[in-house]
Amino acid sequence: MKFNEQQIDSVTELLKSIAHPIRMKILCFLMEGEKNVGEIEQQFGSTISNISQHLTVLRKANIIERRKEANFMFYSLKDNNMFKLMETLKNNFC
Amino acid sequence: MKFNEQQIDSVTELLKSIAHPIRMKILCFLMEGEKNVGEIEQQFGSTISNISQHLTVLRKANIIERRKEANFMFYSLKDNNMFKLMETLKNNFC
DNA sequence: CCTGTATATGAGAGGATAGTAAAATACTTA
DNA sequence: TAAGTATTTTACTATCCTCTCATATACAGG
Repeated sequence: MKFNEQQIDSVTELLKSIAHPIRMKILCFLMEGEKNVGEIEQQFGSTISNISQHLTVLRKANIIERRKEANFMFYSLKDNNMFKLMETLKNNFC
Repeated sequence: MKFNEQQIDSVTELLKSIAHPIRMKILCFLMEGEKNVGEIEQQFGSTISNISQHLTVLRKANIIERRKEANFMFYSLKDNNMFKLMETLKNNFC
């Protein structure tokens, strides 16, 4: 398995951004489809502010994207790579 | 994709333990087979002490194991789940 | 036993990350 | 345009991570 220096860095950045329980739960939840911040917050116990910050981490890592509608922000997974990764994690480490 | 609370925790712990450039490189290197600490150190620029600490992280996460021979420690991957994960990362995020 | 080699461990500094609370922004509706 | 709702940003503190350096352990050969 060969990764060049730059691939190592981008993959570890990606892993760091999902290696947090709240962010992992958010990703699982978003697999059901687009959700707004309020819906995400209600799923888990944390504050809106905290959720928003975790969403920013995921967005900066290019994993999710958002769409504005009125004064709601709808977040969704950017592509289905994350689905495949989750599947591998589930099949091999759970 | 359903993960229960405990699976979320164990998966994020796993991800945290591999989400570091040096540890990722070590894992790639170990895919070639068993290596001792000196061999690992020579591959990358870091100190033996630092490498040893990263190996401890990976070992505590149950990803690698070690075997003593004289005053060398030989490290190896514990199973091939990690290989599958790396493959998924490579195919989908590189 | 003493010396050298291989590895591990511990302490401490510095930087990164996470959570909370308060303030700011953007939009909607009365 | 004032007030309310949804979300983001900022500021701050506490905690965790990583690296370096020094010391410790374990083993081998002379």
